[in-house]
Amino acid sequence: MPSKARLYAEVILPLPLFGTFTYSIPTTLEGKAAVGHRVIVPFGRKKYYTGIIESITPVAPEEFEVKDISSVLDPWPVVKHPQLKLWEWIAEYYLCTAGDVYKAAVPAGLKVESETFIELNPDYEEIPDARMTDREAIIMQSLDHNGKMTPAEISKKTGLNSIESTISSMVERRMLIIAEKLIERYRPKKETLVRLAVDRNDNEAMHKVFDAVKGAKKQEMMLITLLDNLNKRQQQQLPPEVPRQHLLEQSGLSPAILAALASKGIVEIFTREINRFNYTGTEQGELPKLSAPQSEALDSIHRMFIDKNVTLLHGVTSSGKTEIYIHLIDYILKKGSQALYLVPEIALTTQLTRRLQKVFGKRVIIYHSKFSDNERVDIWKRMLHDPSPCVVIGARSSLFLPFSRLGLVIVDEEHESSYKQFDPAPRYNARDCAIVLASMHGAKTLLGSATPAIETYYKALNGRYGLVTLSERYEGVQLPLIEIVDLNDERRRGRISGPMSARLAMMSREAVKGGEQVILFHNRRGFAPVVVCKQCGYVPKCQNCDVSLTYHRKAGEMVCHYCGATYKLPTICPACKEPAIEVYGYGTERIEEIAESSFPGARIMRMDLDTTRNKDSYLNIINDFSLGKADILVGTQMVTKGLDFERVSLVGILNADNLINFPDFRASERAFNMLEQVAGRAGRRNKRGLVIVQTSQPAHPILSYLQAHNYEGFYEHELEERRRYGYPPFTRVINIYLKHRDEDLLIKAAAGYAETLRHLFGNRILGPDEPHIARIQSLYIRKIMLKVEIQASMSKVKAILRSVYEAQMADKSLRSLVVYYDVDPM
DNA sequence: AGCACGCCGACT
DNA sequence: GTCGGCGTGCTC
Repeated sequence: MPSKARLYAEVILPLPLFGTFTYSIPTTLEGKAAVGHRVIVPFGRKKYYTGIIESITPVAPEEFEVKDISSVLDPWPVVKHPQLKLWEWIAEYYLCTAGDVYKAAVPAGLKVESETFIELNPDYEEIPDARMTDREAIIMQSLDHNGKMTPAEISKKTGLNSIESTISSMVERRMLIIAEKLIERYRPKKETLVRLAVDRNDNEAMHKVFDAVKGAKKQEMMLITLLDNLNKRQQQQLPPEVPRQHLLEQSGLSPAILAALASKGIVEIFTREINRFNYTGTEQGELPKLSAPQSEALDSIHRMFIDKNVTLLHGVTSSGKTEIYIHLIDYILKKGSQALYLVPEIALTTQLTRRLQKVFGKRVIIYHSKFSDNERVDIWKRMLHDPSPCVVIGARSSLFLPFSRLGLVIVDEEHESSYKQFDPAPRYNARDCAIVLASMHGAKTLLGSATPAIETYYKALNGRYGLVTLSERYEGVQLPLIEIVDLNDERRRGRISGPMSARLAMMSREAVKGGEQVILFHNRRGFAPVVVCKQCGYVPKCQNCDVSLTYHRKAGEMVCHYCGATYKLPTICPACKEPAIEVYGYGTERIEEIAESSFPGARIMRMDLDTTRNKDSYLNIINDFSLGKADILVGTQMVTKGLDFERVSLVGILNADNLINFPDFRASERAFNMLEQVAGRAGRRNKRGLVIVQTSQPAHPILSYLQAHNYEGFYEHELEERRRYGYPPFTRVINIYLKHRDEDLLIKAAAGYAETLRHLFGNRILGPDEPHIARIQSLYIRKIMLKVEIQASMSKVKAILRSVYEAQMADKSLRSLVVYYDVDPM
């Protein structure tokens, strides 16, 4: 028999390294190792990682030695077609590695990794050894108390740094044992069940059983409860076993009784793995009735989908987009396909998930980052094994779930910046990836928004996307009246002393008196955003981030709103030693306090990051406020997110300047969207709402568009600005970030980098600039912006970027410079 | 990202 | 002198 040629697998590893790694497939694993499967592979001297097979090839690599795949984890692919294609697209488009995408896409519980463990060698004779150094003694001691530990744990416990070499020398001298262990993070949930150990239909056996419990009243009761349940289950054609917990609760007896039955051999107690996936018992319900404009819009969407893969549903706030989504999902499920419903922040959408569950019952799958990793693994497993129609509602990462036949993607509030991941790579926009994913499945995408992103609206008007407009508010509710209050004028006339104008204060008082509710919106949390020495002008900053600190009075400390570090408020200025530290400005904490004293008798509530730390606090505040337990809600952006409060008649925006004066090209768009959204909270069925916008730039164009609720007007205006200054949708922006812990070196490197880029791209390069947050975790940052014409070949642009990077890296003084890209920043 | 190797300053 | 700090390069 001719020997078969060896096969090799290209494996994606969860590392920020470009390309795949080639491993040989041992004959024992041939046929088991296939594309999309999880494999355990050795990497480097001792590490093991879970990789994903990207492809199989018969070509043996020549430049390096290959290692064998250690094992194949599952008999089926975990990453299915076209998921891998999507990963590749993301890595290519967002200039990151496939490993970065893999890390973000797959829950940690499915990525087994090896870890190093150190323990004392029990055979090591402890001779009082003069040659044992202090460090070694400390390590020995910490291990003595704690058993197995990782090097990192030892470091932490002992406070010693760079212990690696010490440990390896100790291992060599046989004082310690070192072992690599694969760590399985996923813990399946187990259920304990009880079944009868004898045949229930065997009368003789059953007699014996009852004899055996004679005199033991409680055991007999337990047995009867069990039999009772078994009978019921038989009628329902369920397997003859009862959850232990259920049995104990129903009988009201102790576990000892059940254990006694088990030891007599009457019952068997056993466990089984179950999926944590939440089968909310609700059955499928009725579809919501659509109003005439809604069903018209639904028809238009269906028509658009005939020849457009993407359609934008532009519907004003409260025009009832959700009902339309539900009808579309229903249509897709009936066709036997799956639907993905993306929302910007899943935690804020309990109302929505309830509505979906009422209609689609257990076909609703919820997925977001607040779930534990175990729960996420269970959802993956369920979707892998059950390709039946379902609707996934989730935040951006639900894009990566193993859909098998996706028929529809809905991206609600498509303009939201939370669809863009910024911090770790992949820096992807879930809205844009969703469109790509849908087209890979041959599915359609519906984008929904009251204030579409400029880019999206541009594509819709140009025919790239279909466009459906829903301009009527639900049940004919009027759009609120927008009133602009000029803060400069108020100050000149002495009609304002704190954060609230006389007008806003008066209208709030009136609203509360009339039994209505008020929302006061301010996008700064904490007590006072400015801490400064009155004597010398010193401003305390975060030691890690270079960000000025906000004073939080309740917590009694200064907080870095970037990294969360806290500091004591100094009593004397660290710079000039004068006791002249003062706090200025207003945050929500302070506004709440001011509201309490200005509106005596009114009940005030606050909703911001600080009051919603706990798991349920967000929901509690929403519930309490909609139940009327407070008259005034003070809050940050959180209050803008699609909340429907029946009795809010007034919304006050304390300082629109904070939104308008942002130094980037999306500032106007963001401000308009946010203002329009908060404004949408005011006014309900019976009364037209009022929105008071306080600003020191009353003539700013976006305010007049806001007043007229004129999105199209705003769009035209903004598009002109974008055209004039060469911003999206006319260009594509790529931000190039440079990081280094030596600021001087970074400034020089960034200037050089920008210079090189300018030679190639000319005036398409802006910067380098110091970004808003110029330092994170002791790394300084500079940003270079690249704007390329939308027609330009992106692969060429990216090739140039790569070559520039490589050229820079040739200079070995810049080796430790960290470079990364943010494509389509928000 | 880890992790090992290899070369310089602060203590024995 | 050695040990431990940290820059540099490699991982199939």
